[in-house]
Amino acid sequence: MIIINLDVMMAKRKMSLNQLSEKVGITLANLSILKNNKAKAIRFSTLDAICKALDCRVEDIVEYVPDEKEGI
Amino acid sequence: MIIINLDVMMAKRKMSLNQLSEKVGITLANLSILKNNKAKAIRFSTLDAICKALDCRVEDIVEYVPDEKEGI
DNA sequence: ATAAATTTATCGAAAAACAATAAATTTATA
DNA sequence: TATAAATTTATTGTTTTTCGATAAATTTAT
Repeated sequence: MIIINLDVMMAKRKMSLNQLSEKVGITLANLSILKNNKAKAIRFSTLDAICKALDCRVEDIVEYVPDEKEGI
Repeated sequence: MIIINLDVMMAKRKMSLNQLSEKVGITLANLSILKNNKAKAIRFSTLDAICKALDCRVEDIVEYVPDEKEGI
């Protein structure tokens, strides 16, 4: 499972969703969807813009969480 | 700029593109496009499958490279 | 040279981003 | 607690892009 977590970096940068959406260049509504893990894909241009806006690495905001099961 | 790099992990797992495409469940052609940074977006389901197939983290295969310029 | 692996190219279909907008909900604050 | 601000959710339409299927071209290995 892929998890998006913008909260930590947003807090660190003291940035609101509104501010972030402006910096990133996508609408508040769509950024909210992304933030709440309702999106099913992402354009690299968007991911790039987010990393840039939050001045962070990819791993600061997107994580792969293996589903527990076989081979723990 | 967002960079996809599958080579390192593929080497580590001694896995060919062909094998990976089968494990991931997308065609060889499309995986090649992704591997060579020709894709403009990615579905989380695909990213998830790749991390699973290569047993690695997101940051092992996708990286944000800030463009040098202002504020170095 | 031959085979295997990978890349590139088409085409079409399905999926999904994203904009624009508005309403609902949650959270903060005076 | 009333009000405002921030965030989430919903809807509709457009556009973009994935991805499958397939084949050809190219590169790499044997």
